Amino acid sequence: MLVQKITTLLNHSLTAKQLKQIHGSILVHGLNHLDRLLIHHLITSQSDYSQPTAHYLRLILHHSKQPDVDSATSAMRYFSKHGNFQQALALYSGLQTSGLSPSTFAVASALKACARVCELNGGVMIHGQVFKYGFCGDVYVETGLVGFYAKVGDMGNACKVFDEMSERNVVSWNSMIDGFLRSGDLVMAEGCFARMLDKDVVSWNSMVTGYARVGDMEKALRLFEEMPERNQTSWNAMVSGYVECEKLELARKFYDSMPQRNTISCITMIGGYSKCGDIVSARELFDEMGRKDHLLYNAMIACHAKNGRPKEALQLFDEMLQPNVNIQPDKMTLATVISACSQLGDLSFGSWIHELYMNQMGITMDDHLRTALIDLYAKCGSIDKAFKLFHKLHKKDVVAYTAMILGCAINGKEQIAIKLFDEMMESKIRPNLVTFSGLLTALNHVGMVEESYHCFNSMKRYGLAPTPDHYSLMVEVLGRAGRLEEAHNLIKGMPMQPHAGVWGALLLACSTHNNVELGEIAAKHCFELEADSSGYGSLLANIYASAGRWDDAKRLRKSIYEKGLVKVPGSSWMDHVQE
DNA sequence: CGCAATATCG
Repeated sequence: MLVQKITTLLNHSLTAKQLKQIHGSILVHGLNHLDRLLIHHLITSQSDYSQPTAHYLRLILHHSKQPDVDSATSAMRYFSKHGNFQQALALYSGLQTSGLSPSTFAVASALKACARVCELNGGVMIHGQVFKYGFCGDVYVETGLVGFYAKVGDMGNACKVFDEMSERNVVSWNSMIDGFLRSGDLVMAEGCFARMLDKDVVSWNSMVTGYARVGDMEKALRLFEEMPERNQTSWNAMVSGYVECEKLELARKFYDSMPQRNTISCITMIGGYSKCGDIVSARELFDEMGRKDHLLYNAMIACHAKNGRPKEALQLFDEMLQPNVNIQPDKMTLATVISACSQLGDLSFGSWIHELYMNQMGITMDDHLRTALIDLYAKCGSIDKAFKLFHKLHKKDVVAYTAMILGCAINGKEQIAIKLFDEMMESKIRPNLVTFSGLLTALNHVGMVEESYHCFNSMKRYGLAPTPDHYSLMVEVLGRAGRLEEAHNLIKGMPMQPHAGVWGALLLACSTHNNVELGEIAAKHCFELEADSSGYGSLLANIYASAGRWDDAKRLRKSIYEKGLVKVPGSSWMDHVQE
């Protein structure tokens, strides 16, 4: 009776609440065989992927003892389709542990998942199982293996499997081409392409992308024009290629002349505009798009966040959550939003996401999100929380270390910052420009001049050229130590145009050490570079005043007032939040 | 079922 009722219900579309009730009944009455129907319902009825669905699905799979092969396989494909490869793999190993034989479908899906999450051992293990289950002659399974080895860059094994295949199809060949292109072997890819009898769009597109990736847009274009058939991906590959080599006008030309654009085309263009700071053009394209998905929102939010517009980023996040828009955010959205919070110093919103929202949406933590949170907590002074997350990272990369180093540097834990840097070096992780900013900040705060020099000079050993920001930090530490002439000489020796911050650092140092002569020089440069800021004038006025030159000080203050520049010096980003 | 174009953290 109950079984009948549930079976009927599951044939209709149901609300989340109804599903929960049904699941409850199944649990209470021990109707485990109905889980299969429930899983099937969840996977098929919901055309759009949503975090709650995935979460719920996980829950059911967890409660049911072990789903049958078909249920597990369809759930695997569901998760895989939506990028949740870990979950798909968990299901596959679930099959293993309960002694069930996977289907060829499950194997193909698992191989894909292994490739995507770079699960090298997993793929090799599955390769072994292929023999055990006698799937050797299956084109799909074997192509899956080729695809796996190609994706993880093991072209030796990819070739081995490929050569021994009794039957090959387009996908097998395309996987090989893709693998060669990924490992940078254009010649071998060209060889495959030439030997292929029946090429399809994917083959052509792969080659176009391959040329675009190495910056050879002439060849990419030639191939693009030769193509017997083009689809959106072909056009997108061209747009992406031009964006990559920063030829935005050409990218836009292709974008505009596409017969039909999709979300990816738009995301690619937005990414291009974002990289060169053209938020306005990016936003225009975004607004033009009729139907927007979460990926498009992610791209636009990231564009704002990356270009110093965290407020707009949060506004857009808010917009996507509005009932009339109602787009589910994903991990990437949250990582970007948290970074915006961190720029704003908005600890409360950021930690709300961490402590409540993620859980509510069924979004699981990953290292990207952790790193974003580390930065947030560190920037907002909760260094202990940052450390806790830092220790939970599965893999500590440059970004994570840098966030932590910078966080310690600005929270009075300079020695720990230095220790973290050493630890990072021992782990053979290459520091980058931002890492050095963090280290220099720490050294700066404790006034370690010689160590700063050492750090600054060691940058070129990593192929890094100091940016004006690094010069600023050097000027600051020298200035603090009263070595003003030396700081001035360092600026004069800069290979690039110093920005206002560099001269500002010198000016500040002159003000603490009451050096009128250098202070005037520094202030002059600051005025030239940033005429609309009053902070510099006030600093110089202070220097005059402390040197007893009251008239000069008065004259300067008067002119600042007349220009209407009455902002208080030292006004920070917090003011921009309010505006 | 499997291959091509996009996007997250300092």
